[in-house]
Amino acid sequence: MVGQGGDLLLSRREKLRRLRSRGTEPFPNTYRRTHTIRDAIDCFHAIEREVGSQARTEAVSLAGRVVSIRGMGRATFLNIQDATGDVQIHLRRDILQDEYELARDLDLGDFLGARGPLFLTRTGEVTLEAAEASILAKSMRPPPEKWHGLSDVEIRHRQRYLDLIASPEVREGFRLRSTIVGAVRCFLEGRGFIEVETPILVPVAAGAMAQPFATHHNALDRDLYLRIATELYLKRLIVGGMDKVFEIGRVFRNEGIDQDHNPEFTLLESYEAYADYNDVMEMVEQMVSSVALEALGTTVIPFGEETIDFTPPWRRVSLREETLRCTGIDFQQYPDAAALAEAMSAKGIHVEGRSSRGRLIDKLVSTGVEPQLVQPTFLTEYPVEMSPLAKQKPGDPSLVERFEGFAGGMEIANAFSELNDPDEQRSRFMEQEELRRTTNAEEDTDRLDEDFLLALEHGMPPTGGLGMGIDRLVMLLTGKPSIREVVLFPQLKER
RNA sequence: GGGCCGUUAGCUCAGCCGGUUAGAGCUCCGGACUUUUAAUCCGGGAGUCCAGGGUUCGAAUCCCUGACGGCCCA
Repeated sequence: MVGQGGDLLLSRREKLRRLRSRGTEPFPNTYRRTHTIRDAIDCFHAIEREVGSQARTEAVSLAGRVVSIRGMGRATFLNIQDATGDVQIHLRRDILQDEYELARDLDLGDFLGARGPLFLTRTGEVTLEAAEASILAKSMRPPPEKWHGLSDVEIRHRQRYLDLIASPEVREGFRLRSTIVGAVRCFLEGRGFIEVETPILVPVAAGAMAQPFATHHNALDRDLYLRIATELYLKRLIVGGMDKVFEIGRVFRNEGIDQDHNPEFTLLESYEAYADYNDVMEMVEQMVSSVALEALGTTVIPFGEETIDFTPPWRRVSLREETLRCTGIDFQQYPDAAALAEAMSAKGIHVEGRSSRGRLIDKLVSTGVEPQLVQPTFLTEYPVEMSPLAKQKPGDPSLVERFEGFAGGMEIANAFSELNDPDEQRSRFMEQEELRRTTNAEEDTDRLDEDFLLALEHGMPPTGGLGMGIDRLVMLLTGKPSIREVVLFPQLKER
């Protein structure tokens, strides 16, 4: 007998068989709906405003997933859900006649199409009175529990579709992500930037300090890498005379996974000729606040226990000054790595052996400063040894014209006046290559890209460049504490 | 990399100072019911207790190892 033997799936198989035996196709090729659920309900309310609670619409055809069923014998109430909302359907044996048999073979999770007028039940719910109803697709497995929803975080991430079915908040979160990305694109296009696409498979993984994923092209018999940044290709386009370019694309970094790191993530990079890092700073605060306004209607956003105010202008402070304030260490006082490491150890900050000075400052900032930067803040004037692609400050070659933007205790933006002197760029790359040889293996360094240097030798105008983590921006704007909540399919260990 | 917590029915969970046949709600199956909506009422099913090893007369329960997940720290 169906339902016995511990197999809930069997009853669905049996219903599938019954549907077919009555000549009903459980997976028809198409169904034409006349309205989305939201549009149909809006349509009903428009009529209701004129004629009151006795309103009835013309027949509409709606389609969606069955999310609840209440069988009453010769009548059945159920709700279907589409991307715009959900609506109740009333199936009546006296109206549907033989077609009412379908009610018996419907399960939660099935897709149903129904045609009929909308009316108001005596409990005041907008309801479609079905004159026709047909199954559009059978679901062979039960959906998540209806009352508690899906709370197993692992299933939420591994089977995101179940998470989306079960949780309107999750659906709304990813809809917001799309709005945010669209608003970023719109903002940049409005400023005259054009969107481009550059290679993901690259011969040299340069443009950032990170480990790449390696792969191999068989026909060319050549090792290739997944890009870790789009920077050097976008600068080639600046050389080529495309004065304002941006790319929103996936980059790949072969490193650990945690609350705000996924091995593949979405990075915005933009480059603007005849601009410098101060212009970019102004653009970032304008962009984030206008995107927040467009997506959320406000620039003041709750994040965990805090409220973040993205209204420009954001606080600006030099990296040196803020690091001194937060950690008590003035890194300018320690021109060599060993002395800085000692000072950091004295403050209880664990340091790896043989780290470079740049790496140590990065560590000092990420552990001692970054977590404290809840309100939007630009840290400016970075040491040259941790910024191989940025232009030095006139009058102080130990610093570069660079800033990073922080909010909610996370880095969200990184920008500089781009280094465009090919000889200087070559020697900076050489320093990075040297660092890789002399420091511990965990230290990430940039890589020399000969083909990029060739481009620079052809001349690149003064340029302001920006990198911004889109996932983290979405986390901030949607109040999500983990990158896994804003990436549809986050990387997980193999089961 | 370290620490803590978790993994039991399709889902959400209880049970865990060892003890006979592992429970509840929702889901599922059968029945009643034509305005219900966590529908209701009656009846009935449903398990590799994460995996492997160990202790014991006896293990979901205690011990060890591992897998996966979560949180915290580095």
